[in-house]
Amino acid sequence: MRSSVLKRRATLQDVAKAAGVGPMTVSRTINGHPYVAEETAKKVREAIRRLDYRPNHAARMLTGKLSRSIGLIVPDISDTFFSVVSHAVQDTARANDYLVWLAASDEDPLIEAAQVEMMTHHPVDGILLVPSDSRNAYLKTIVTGSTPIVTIDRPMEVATSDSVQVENRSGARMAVEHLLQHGHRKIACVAANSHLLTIKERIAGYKESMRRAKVPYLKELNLSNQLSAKAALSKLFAGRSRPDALFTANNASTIWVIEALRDLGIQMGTDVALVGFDDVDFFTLITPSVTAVRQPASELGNVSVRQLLQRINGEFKTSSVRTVLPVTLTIRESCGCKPKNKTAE
Amino acid sequence: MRSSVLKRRATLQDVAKAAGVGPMTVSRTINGHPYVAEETAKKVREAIRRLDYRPNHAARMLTGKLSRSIGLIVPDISDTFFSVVSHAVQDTARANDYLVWLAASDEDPLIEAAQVEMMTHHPVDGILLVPSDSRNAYLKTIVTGSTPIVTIDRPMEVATSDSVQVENRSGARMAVEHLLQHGHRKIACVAANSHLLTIKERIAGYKESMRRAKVPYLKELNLSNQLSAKAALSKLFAGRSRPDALFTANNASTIWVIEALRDLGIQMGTDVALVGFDDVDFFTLITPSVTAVRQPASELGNVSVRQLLQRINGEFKTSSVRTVLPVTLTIRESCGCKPKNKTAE
DNA sequence: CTGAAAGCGCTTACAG
DNA sequence: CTGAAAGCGCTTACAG
Repeated sequence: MRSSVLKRRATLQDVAKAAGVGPMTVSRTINGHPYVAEETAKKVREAIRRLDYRPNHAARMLTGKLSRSIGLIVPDISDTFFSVVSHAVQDTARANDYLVWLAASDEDPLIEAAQVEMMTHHPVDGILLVPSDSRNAYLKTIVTGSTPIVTIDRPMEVATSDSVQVENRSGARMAVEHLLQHGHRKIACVAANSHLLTIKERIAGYKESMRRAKVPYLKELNLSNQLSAKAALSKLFAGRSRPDALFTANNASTIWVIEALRDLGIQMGTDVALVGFDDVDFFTLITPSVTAVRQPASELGNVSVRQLLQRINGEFKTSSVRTVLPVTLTIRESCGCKPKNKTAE
Repeated sequence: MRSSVLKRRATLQDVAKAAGVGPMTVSRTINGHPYVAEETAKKVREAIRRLDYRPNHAARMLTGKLSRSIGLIVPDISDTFFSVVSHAVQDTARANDYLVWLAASDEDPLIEAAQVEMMTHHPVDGILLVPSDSRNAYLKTIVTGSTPIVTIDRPMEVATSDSVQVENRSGARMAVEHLLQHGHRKIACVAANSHLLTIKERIAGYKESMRRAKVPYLKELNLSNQLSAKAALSKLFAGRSRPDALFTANNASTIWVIEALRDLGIQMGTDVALVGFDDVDFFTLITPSVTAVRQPASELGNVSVRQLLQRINGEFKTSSVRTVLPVTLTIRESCGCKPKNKTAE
């Protein structure tokens, strides 16, 4: 049994003794304070190296220091969109020497509130949140707390807080207008989770475009799962107002619709055009490849971290800052456009 | 300016004073110690509620308590496979009242080592790690440290530690044998990241199956990106040993191969059969749908957390426990099997 | 430029 | 069953 394994970790006191100085000198050296004689600092650094000393984070925090950690709460880490956001968050947090606590709410406000609670009291310096229900009352209490919060993707409806989101409405309009340009007039809107403000905005964008084009819009379809998607589409296409194009308002609905169309034997791109909101990498692998509104998922993550850190460091004078990021339309084939030239060999 | 915002958080002392008892009694009540008169406990709980008291985590840890947090380090959070693992880890950690630090190494051992360092000294009670390089020397030092570590997916090669992984070799054999049963003999193996032990095992499984079937195996292809994939495949299919089937050893190679085949005008499923290792949800959306070896990604996450917590709680007497999870073959169309019946309406 | 004192909020022995 | 003392490892004033 190696005794070294059981050896107690060196403390700041140990370093002070080893270097023959007072504890404060060690503390100052570590924290890069001015007023430490270079010669003394050298001795201290040498002792730190020799003892393999690392500051105890818990002790530091007890004396009121920042934890240099932030919390991130998303509905589902394995979701394509949120996993990209999470990766970006972690990435720019690391660039700022911040660690991130990751939690999933499973779209359950109770779990979410509990996670916020755990994080708040851990404590973290700030929280990045994708609210599962932006109208839940508990949000009101957390924004008045002492932990800064910035929402990602879904701004709160019951309170005002820092937020970073995407141009949902104009993104939807880009999609619908592209379909209109193709000459389509019977454009149906299909969504999932249409209770979310984000999705409502996209639906509003759809209606806005239709209205401007002086085309009557169809009642939008809200899908709750893959099975219901098939039934709903089957009914929609059998009815008298059979659409010639579809705007799917989020990636879940896009995927469900693609599967349903395939099962129903309706050819996407020829029988019916389709443009989705939220682009996913594998859309290029589907035949025909899927045209979609691309959200800057990584940027959403990066920007929100920066905004939170600025808030933590008190760099804002304003009560709340809202950032809205632009989206772009990635044109592929499902809208009816010609396939791109394959790169020649 | 609301004064309540600035109000100092209640401490254990405040609660003691408010309840008219000593601090120890409050501490005991919180921690559920026996020997606290029910009447006293009631007073304490009431004071806690009234003052909205929450124990200070930092102070607790300073006195040697567990942090009730674990670290998770994966190469890439946005990767389909790792995002599912991460979600599962977070899920079962929460079920045990544990918080998880999430970090991405970007397959860089330097970043990874730095993250381990940060986590170790934060501290966390244990670390879940997907090593970017299972032979890196730094791994030796961390296994002898005081923080328990269990590897996920990729066991260490330079040291012995707890690990949770998947049956790579036999999984590859299932895939290749399925192809052999289809009558294919010229089966090529295509991989990415073939320096990883995990991938080597899959390649070994491929060779093993070929050897047993007394069929010569082709030299395996190692792809490093999408572009090289197309060039390599083009060459492979132009050569005299043009394969009639492909075994792709991980999801990156599967996707690159599918794109390359499409660009080269080679029909998957008819011109060449394909079975991949690592199943991804959207494989059902590709035409033809992709047959693949499915890894129990969620279970990998769940099991590894449980194993780590057991290690943290000292429930193991053994020096290291290795868990190997089985995989299954999900048969779809790219292998040459008939499409499943669409579910009738 | 440097150090001794006091305290952050809790818990572990030790006494009642 | 309950409490006063001491200490966990740091840092913030306060003195030199």
